[in-house]
Amino acid sequence: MTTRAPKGAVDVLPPESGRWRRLLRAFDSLAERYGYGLALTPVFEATELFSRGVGEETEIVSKQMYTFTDKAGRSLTLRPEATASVVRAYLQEGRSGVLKCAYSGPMFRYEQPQAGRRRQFHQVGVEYLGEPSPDADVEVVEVGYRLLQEAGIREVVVLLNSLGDPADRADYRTRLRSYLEERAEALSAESRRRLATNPLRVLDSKEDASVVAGAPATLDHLGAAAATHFAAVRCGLERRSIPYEIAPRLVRGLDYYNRTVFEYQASSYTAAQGALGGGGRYDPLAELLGGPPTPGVGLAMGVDRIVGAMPEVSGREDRGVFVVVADPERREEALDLVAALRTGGLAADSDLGDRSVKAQFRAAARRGVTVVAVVGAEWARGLVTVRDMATGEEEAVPIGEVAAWTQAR
RNA sequence: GUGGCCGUAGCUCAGUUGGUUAGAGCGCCAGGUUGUGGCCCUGGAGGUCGGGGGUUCGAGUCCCCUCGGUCACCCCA
Repeated sequence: MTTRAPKGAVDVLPPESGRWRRLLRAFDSLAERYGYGLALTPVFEATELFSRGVGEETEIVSKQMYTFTDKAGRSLTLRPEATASVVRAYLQEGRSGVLKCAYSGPMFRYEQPQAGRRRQFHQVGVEYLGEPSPDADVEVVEVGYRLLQEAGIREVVVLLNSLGDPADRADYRTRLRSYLEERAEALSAESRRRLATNPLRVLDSKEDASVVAGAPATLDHLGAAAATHFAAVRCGLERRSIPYEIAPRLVRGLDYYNRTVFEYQASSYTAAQGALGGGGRYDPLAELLGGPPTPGVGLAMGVDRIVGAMPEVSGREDRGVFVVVADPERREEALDLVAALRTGGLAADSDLGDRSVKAQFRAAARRGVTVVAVVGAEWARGLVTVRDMATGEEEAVPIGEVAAWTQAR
């Protein structure tokens, strides 16, 4: 093997990719049921979009971006997340009012890979733009929660916090800074550096957990509007029976959030990088990007992590028919039969090599098909031998009845 | 960017104090059953022992460097 996939990028092939397919399909259907249309945005964007939108001082922008210069000298960056792109598109298209959309695709961050963390990773997410109501927050949280349920993940809990509005945050920031400055001696070098630039970031430092534990909480410094909003979100989650815990230290790594922030954790997923998804409200973002004030709330789910937490599914996924060519002279007819079955809406396949009947049966069994149809001598009489692979039951049926015979299994 | 552990067949791994043609299981292909799978038996294909350098009569094995994987820190999906 000479060339490998780049560090931090992985291949997913069958049969493992079956879980991906199930999850992506579940998300697609869920988004549609909740009224989210599809958003397609570029995988690369002007670097400026992220430095302005996500925040210059965030980990993502300060050291995790895949940035390159194109042939015309423009600075472009492989997207580290999708929210900024979706909001950019909304503004660029001159939209106003409500827009609900869903996305799915790869994101890129230059980091050391470990369990649950890749340089290229797949996110699905939704954005609810133009709606300030706390019920939008609730709906977005619900979408992520339902996705995890449909993935079969048990014991999911939503961690919930409110960062308040920008004015509350500024007030809180000064209090936090003075608290931390009094204890600067005990802080790590990195936290001391952040103290000056972005004190909120110190809150999610594991290293300084003991100092942080006694720090003032954002929840105690909410303005009236933010406090009312937060109460409404909690109320809404309770009505939807979505289990949540208040997490006062949850601040999340992107600067554009205000008010609601949340994360999903599951007991079945124990890697250090434990969040299966997260999101929040980002009312300031549109203006950061130079647009008119536009409220918004969204979430992003880590597909790689969710797939890793999904339980094994018993039984094979390949249903349908496998056509065995028992008489090489009938190969063309056999392929015609496969095509006809497929056109009729059935999953059908065959072995295009010239392997033995035994080998073809072996392959069919391994793939877990329900029925094998044998094309051989009986074709001359208009018949195909069909075999129920689960029961071993076998009979010769007219060629046109193979599909019906399979569907009856 | 920092640290721990690990690199032998497609996959999971053996490999004796350094010693001759480097092994097993699974997988793949074929045969046993001249048209029948999931079990069994037989055979076959498949290896720059991650790469480079060094020590030695001799290196998969010892030393150095390097690349990669993995887990953790940082931070996040």
